Amino acid sequence: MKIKNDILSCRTCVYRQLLFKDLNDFEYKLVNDSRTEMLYKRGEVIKNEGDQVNSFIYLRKGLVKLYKTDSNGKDHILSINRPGDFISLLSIFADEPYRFSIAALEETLVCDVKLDVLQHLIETNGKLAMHLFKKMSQISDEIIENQFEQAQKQVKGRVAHLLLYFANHVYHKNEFYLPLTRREMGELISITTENTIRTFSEYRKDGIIDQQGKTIKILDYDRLVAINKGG
Amino acid sequence: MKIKNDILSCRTCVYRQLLFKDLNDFEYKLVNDSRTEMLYKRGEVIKNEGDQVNSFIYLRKGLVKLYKTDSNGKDHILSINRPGDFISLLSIFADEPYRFSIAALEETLVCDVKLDVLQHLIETNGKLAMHLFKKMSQISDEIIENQFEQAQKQVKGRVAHLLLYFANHVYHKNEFYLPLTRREMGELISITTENTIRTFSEYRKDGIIDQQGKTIKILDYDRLVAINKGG
DNA sequence: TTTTAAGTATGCTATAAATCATCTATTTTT
DNA sequence: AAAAATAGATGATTTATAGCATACTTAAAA
Repeated sequence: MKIKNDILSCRTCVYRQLLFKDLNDFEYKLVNDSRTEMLYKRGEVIKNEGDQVNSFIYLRKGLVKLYKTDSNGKDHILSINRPGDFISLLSIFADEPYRFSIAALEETLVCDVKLDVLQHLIETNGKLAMHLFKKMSQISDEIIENQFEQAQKQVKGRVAHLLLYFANHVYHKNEFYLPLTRREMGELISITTENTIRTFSEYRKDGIIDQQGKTIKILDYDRLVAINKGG
Repeated sequence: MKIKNDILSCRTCVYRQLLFKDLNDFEYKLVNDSRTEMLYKRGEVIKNEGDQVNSFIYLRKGLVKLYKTDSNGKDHILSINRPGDFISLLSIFADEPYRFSIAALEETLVCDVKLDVLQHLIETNGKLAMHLFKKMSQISDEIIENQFEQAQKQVKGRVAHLLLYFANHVYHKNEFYLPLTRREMGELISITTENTIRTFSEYRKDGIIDQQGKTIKILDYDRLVAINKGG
């Protein structure tokens, strides 16, 4: 991890309006001055389960996984997050240490705002509070929706769902470099590494996807949608 | 459903301090005056997926299920909620219709506060906003924790987890009347009705639980904890 | 009260998925 | 650059779970 000194201003941040659009100049300066930026390389752990929560973090660049390790040492990925996702927003007000770990899946730029600054702003700026509530509701809706989708699907359907998720909600195109190992994909959709690999092989054989290493291309989108629906 | 006219005052509500403890007399009156109370019988649907969200609802008495129906007509229960749980709190600010249905599992008394009143209070009372944020974070932590537990368990572990959940977090004792059918339990932990019944039979045979109809008694708590841990 | 429907219970069978084993390819580390 | 570790691939086997069938019981509806 490398702390950046030449940090960018919130004023020029593309994500500013996602969160801080309702701040006046004074409030905005408060955020900007209490802020640090950190750069993480692929594989680096940003937060560890059990760490104290004393800041609100969000991504300006990169991709991360939120995960937990079970009693057998097996990891379970809760979600994959990219800029604009406001990782940890849901959890930071619970007065509890982090209940999951966060690691970078590619070079990731993290913006860190002290929690007491955010808390002060919430208590004094009702518009910001409502904005945050709305964001939290949307995130939780996604979690619930995802849980529901998972519950009704088995291996083939889950892999299809995963591919469609990355195509539609992360990369917004049908060809993308996905910096996840097959094991990590399995950890995300709760199936074994072998079955993840096997299903990819099958989809390749059936001409549903093309794949060169970690670059995936969806060839037959409709078929994938059908598999996703069917289970 | 029956609208109650002899509604109780928020002032005497045991759940008041869970949410509205930071209100002054004027604010408190706002809430109290915009409030309606409704009584639902077992089986009645309180909200339907797709319904417009225009109020914050919470339970004063009873037990409900939050659920969604999939494309095959199969229900999936997202959570079971009791008074104090603030059902729907997470979702109400998303500006979207309900993404799940809510139904009463036993006679349930629902308190309904207009959303615009709550929204106005949030924007003007920072303490209330922070209080709500904290509550939302706690709820989402529970959802995440539950998802994590589910993912690593199979049938026997899931049933054990379910029993421990009701014993520890809902009824706070080892003997309780659980107004859920075996099918509903299966819908909650994503296993078939047959496997739910089979596992109950097995636990009965092994002396882990005793069971008369819907009354369940945990006889060997430690064994259940061990099964829960083991998977 | 009788009829119908829904819930509980169990055995059997089919199927899906995990586990185990082995091999090759690709990264990472030294 | 060589060695070691990790990732990807695939077949064979075992295990877990779903699905189907059927009987009995309890609750709801006519």
